[in-house]
Amino acid sequence: MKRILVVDDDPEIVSFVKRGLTYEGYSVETAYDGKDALANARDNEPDLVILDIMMPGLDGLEVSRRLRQVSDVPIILLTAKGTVDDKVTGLDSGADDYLVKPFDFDELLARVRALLRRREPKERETLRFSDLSLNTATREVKRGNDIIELTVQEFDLLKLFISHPRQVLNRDLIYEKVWGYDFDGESNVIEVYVLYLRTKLETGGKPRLIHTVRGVGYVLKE
Amino acid sequence: MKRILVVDDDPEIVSFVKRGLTYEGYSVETAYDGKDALANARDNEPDLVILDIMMPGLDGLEVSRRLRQVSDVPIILLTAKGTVDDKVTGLDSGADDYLVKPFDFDELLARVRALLRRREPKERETLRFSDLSLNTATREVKRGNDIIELTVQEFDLLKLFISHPRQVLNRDLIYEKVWGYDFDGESNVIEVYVLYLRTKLETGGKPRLIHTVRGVGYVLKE
DNA sequence: CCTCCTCTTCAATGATTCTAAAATAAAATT
DNA sequence: AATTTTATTTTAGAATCATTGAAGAGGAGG
Repeated sequence: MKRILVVDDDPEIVSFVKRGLTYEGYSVETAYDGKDALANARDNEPDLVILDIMMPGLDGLEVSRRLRQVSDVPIILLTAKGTVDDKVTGLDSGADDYLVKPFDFDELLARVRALLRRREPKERETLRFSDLSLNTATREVKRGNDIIELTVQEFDLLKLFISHPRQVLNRDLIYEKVWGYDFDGESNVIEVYVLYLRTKLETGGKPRLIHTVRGVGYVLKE
Repeated sequence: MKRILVVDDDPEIVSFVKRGLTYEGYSVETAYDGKDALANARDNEPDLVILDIMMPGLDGLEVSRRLRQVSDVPIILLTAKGTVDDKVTGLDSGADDYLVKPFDFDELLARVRALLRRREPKERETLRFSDLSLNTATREVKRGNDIIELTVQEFDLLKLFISHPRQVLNRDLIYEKVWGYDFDGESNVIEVYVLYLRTKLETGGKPRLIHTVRGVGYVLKE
């Protein structure tokens, strides 16, 4: 889970941004002035920093500059002003991006994602298990030589299995990873999608790969 | 980190080369026959391929030729024979360099570095995929022999696709790369421009190259 | 003023996702 | 061993959502 440090002297903004990012699945730390921000960044090594320019004491530009001396964590600056000058100063200070208040949360989110993606070391693209392969970039799934077309949910579910071969995955975990939330209690989506996967993966009498573990969940194994 | 694909039917050579290159900081994938090599190259898009000529099944020359059809990844051929004839055939097949076994590892390393360096700074001007070509300098786009006129947006979009062949590109990424991420909320520009591209690229009943991946985005593939 | 380009809107189509309920299988209890 | 309970599989269809394609408004630039 990616960690993001949000720094602003206005608690409302911090709270607003924190809520939104947390909801999106990021782990959010907060700080309310420059000194705190630097201390927190040193302790927690966040993956990204969102920084207000105008703060009492150390301002955002100064914090940005000092952060840059010790790490190359991506930095997004926030400011109420929006002149070109500010933008230049901001990016000169070592920041990677720049957003003018009031901003649209979705736009912030898009920039966060873009910066995190840029940093991301290219993760392994082709996952394999037995005669199954799943390429996360091309989304191509093959069993042996047969290409298998999967819908989004089916793909995500199979990716979860193939990322944890031979591990028994319980329903709560599958819900959380594939559907992103608890279907608190009653639904049989998982069962239905396991069935969909099984039918697609077992065409031509190929042996079963997704096995039921009664009372617990499912496993991918030979 | 640069990725190198090493292909030889002799596991000892593969292991020897892999160890050396890994030690030098490259990420090394391996394959033991031509079919594997092509599959792996497709999945992992290596930055360079080292290829033995003599292999059972698809030989190195054939692999080299086929690789050339879909990418211009640098290729170094290895062979036990050292006649001039072989050399010509090898380079004719589209390979970039040629090394006679038994070779000195340092020499291999030098050529690897040279080829990777050569690619490095100059961005390729003509991007190709299947019977499509796109020249970033002249902005000329062709399908087969037909010249296709594209508007700015269409061109940028196609360039994005052809720079990532066979990779499924999602909407966020396309927005970010082609339109810039400060795009307000809901829009179907992408769909519309994909449609424009499709109509222009598919005149005369040519097969579709930009495919929909429902729930995700679009891919350029055969 | 006209043309070309870009983007929006909207209806039609078609695929996917999920629910609900019946059928089956396995385990627990008698 | 028979019965009951519980868990899983399967089917079918309704609701939802994504994509296509058409048409057109607004703007930039000749």
